[in-house]
Amino acid sequence: MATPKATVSRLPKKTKPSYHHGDLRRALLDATVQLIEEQGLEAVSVREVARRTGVSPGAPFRHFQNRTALLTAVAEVAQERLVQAVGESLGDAEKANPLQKFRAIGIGFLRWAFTNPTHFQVISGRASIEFDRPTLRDSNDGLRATMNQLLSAAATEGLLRPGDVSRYVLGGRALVYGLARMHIDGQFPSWGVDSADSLNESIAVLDQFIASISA
Amino acid sequence: MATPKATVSRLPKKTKPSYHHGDLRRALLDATVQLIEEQGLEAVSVREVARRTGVSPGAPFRHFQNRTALLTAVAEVAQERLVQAVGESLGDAEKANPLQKFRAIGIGFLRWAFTNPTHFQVISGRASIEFDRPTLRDSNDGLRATMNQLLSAAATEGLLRPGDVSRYVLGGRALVYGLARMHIDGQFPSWGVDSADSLNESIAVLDQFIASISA
DNA sequence: ACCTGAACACCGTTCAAGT
DNA sequence: ACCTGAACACCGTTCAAGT
Repeated sequence: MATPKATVSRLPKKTKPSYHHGDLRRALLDATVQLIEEQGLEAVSVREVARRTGVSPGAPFRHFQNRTALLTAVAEVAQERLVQAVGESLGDAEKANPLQKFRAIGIGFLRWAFTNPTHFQVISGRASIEFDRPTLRDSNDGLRATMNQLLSAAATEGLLRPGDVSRYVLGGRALVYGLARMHIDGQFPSWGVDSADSLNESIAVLDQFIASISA
Repeated sequence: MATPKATVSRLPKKTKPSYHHGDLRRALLDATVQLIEEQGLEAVSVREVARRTGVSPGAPFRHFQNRTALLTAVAEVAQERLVQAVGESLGDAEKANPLQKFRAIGIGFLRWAFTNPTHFQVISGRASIEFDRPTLRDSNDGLRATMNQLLSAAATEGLLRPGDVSRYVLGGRALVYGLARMHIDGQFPSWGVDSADSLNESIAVLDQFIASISA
């Protein structure tokens, strides 16, 4: 017996493009993201995803209960990455004051949403998604708690304009969420902002918001 | 000849539920709105709309080029009503100062969006809509122009905190848009706000925003 | 002038049968 | 254990034929 390992296993475990074994799930997820990128969320059909992955129309249903579950799985991946991006942005502001950290969260959110419009779209399009998944809920709760703590700390340190802290939090969140949605919905041009500048402009808007809630 | 008029025309022009003559268009629009209300935007199928209106599957295509055109028509009606609602809210603040008028626009937007979630959803879901229609574009441009004028006037009168006026405008718009989207996307519960209170809470957030951009 | 009803090429989902 | 391929009940859209 020749040792097949030597010839075959250049890569850790899986070598060939044969999903006909184990990684169909990931392949389907990838194909879905790509399809959304090319044709938009509405254009996602399980059949087309199957076709692009080279499997039969029924195959995806072995991995996802239905179309919604497929999209929800994409949303979970997206949310993970969003949380990570926001976390990194927050990490970069480690020595900053609480208000600047709060800002860093917003910046991280905006940057990620503008850089990954497809993923953001899937997250924010509750319609095609089962949002009541623990993964999605929990990470959201964590973020909100952090924002609340930061602004409370800012208030204690006298950095924050007087006012209801949780309303500043909600306002900040609605602001960046609104900006990100306006972007993926293509509304910036009708608001006098060139699409190419929309991220920078959004950051400027956020900064002016932060400035206006500063003490 | 007996005069048929006397027996038939109790109502102005059209008496019977026969779309089989003139008002199919409106009937289809109504059925679409109702369907969205019951099942959500995604559930809208031309066939189901036709079924509910009592016509054959092909009939709607005599009035709307395709599914998107049908949804776009709903969006146009919705946008009209939104503009009207905002206009009325602005009218109620006739003798107020520019900043309060700016606030009135936001309040009008929020009230309308929260009271008519279906229509707001159709407007904001660019995906299923042809937004590049003059009707939609123009009314949007008008609103933006008004907001800009109001804040510029507020600045002149010394009512506004120093800063870039058009960024306050964009921020205000993103804020109310974000709040409204969070509402229709059912995000308020995960942000610690009871659904029933979401309009009042949103107004409070807007008010705190207005306060923070005041001189 | 407007609507019907059959037709075509899709789609989501299921399930027996294959490997 | 996982995938295929046929099947079913849908859908958007078109178009000849009816009134």
